[in-house]
Amino acid sequence: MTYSEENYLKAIYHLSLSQKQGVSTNAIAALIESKASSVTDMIKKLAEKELIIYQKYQGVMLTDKGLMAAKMIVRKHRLWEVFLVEKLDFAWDEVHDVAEELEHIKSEKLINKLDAFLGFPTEDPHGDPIPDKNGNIVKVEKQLLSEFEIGQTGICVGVKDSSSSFLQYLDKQQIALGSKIKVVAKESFDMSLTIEVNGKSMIISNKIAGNLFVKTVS
Amino acid sequence: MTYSEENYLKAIYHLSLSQKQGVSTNAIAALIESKASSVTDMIKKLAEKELIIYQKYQGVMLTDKGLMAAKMIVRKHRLWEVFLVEKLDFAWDEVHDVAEELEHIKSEKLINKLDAFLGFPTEDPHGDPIPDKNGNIVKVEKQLLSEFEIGQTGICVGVKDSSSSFLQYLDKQQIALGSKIKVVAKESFDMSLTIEVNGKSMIISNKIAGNLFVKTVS
DNA sequence: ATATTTTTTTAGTTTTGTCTAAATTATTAT
DNA sequence: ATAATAATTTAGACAAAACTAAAAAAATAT
Repeated sequence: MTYSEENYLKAIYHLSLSQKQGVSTNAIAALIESKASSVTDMIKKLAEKELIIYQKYQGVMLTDKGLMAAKMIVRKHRLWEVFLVEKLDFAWDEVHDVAEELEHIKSEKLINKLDAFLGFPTEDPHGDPIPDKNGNIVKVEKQLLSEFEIGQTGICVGVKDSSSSFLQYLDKQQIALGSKIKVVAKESFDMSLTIEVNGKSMIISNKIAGNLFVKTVS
Repeated sequence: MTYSEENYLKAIYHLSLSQKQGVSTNAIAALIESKASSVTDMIKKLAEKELIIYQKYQGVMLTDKGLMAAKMIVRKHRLWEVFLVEKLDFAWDEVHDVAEELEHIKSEKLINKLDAFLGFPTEDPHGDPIPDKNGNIVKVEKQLLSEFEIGQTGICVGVKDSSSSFLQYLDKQQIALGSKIKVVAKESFDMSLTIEVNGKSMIISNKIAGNLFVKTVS
């Protein structure tokens, strides 16, 4: 599989997680930052290889084969991210672009050895799950902080948006994976939240709360 | 720089180490396993970018800029090899192909962090020198075992040929970097050597001896 | 010194992945 | 139900990197 084919497959995988129907040409083009016509070309190729099912004008869906291939790329991406953060001291907002390259290195032995070296992690530095060598994914119950009621307490287990600016904002506010967050108040006008983290009280916008995954605790 | 440009640059670098004049088109084609016409195309491109000096029919030489770029690729290749052997328990004959891919990952930060993580090694698993971040290379005096006289003792510090079959032969004979080797006798008919390694005596062909680098010791 | 051989370059194709512009199909609005 | 709009596909072009075959230059041999 080529570098480019892998990127398309990964994009289709990510898009298919949020929609249960076929993934549209335009959606792929937007994510990959290319043009719809380029996408049409590529999905024909992927369909020929039986990695996706494609009918003209109907969008695409991953086959079992394609799903597994996509998961293996995601596995590589996320394992490399763990390596960069845990072993090479990268910050969590610096790893994406490098992992984007590393994910294309073709060696099963390499990735399985790396997995062992890292202690078989189940989540990457942003809280996203890492498929194991068979493609199995451990699902963590989580919800968005914005869905919490007043008085509820949770632990931060992931981010929905992992853009540099968002991650750096969290660093600045000292919110990290594992942080305990309590919702103290909710402003009905703009849905901003007053929360307590590390004993400190702060106000965060609804947009922030809508990008933070939390797990309920007692 | 593209993947392909980097490979050409690296090939030219390796070839220019053994010859002091310009590197010929055919020599590059042979090393890269491509055709002379393809090489001509690429060296024109590299010359435009001022990475090499090229005059028709005269072969090529690296510019300072090209030399540094080539050294950085070699640096990456060899650091990754150290990582694979030291951290992921690869055998020394398994690392080349994977490193061949990893050397193209574009991140200065990554490679310098990796360098630090590995403890700033100066040699790769085959005894070849690793350029530092400024391109400096520590030279080790070494000679081929085949050049040793009877009675001389040395320590194995590298291999000239790092093909899988040769490295596996050395593993089988329990010859590794650091092994102490004493030349006991030399057969004048075929130049084969009787040597002592790890207290054991064995006979090795001239071809083997001509691919083992050793450093003289007392 | 000239003829032969080898090396290198040029010219023209091919493949992969991209694009623009135009045509076609699907969706939405009236 | 038809018109307007949006989404998708097709057709044709282009750049990168490779190739084959043929031409040109350099090296070698007689």
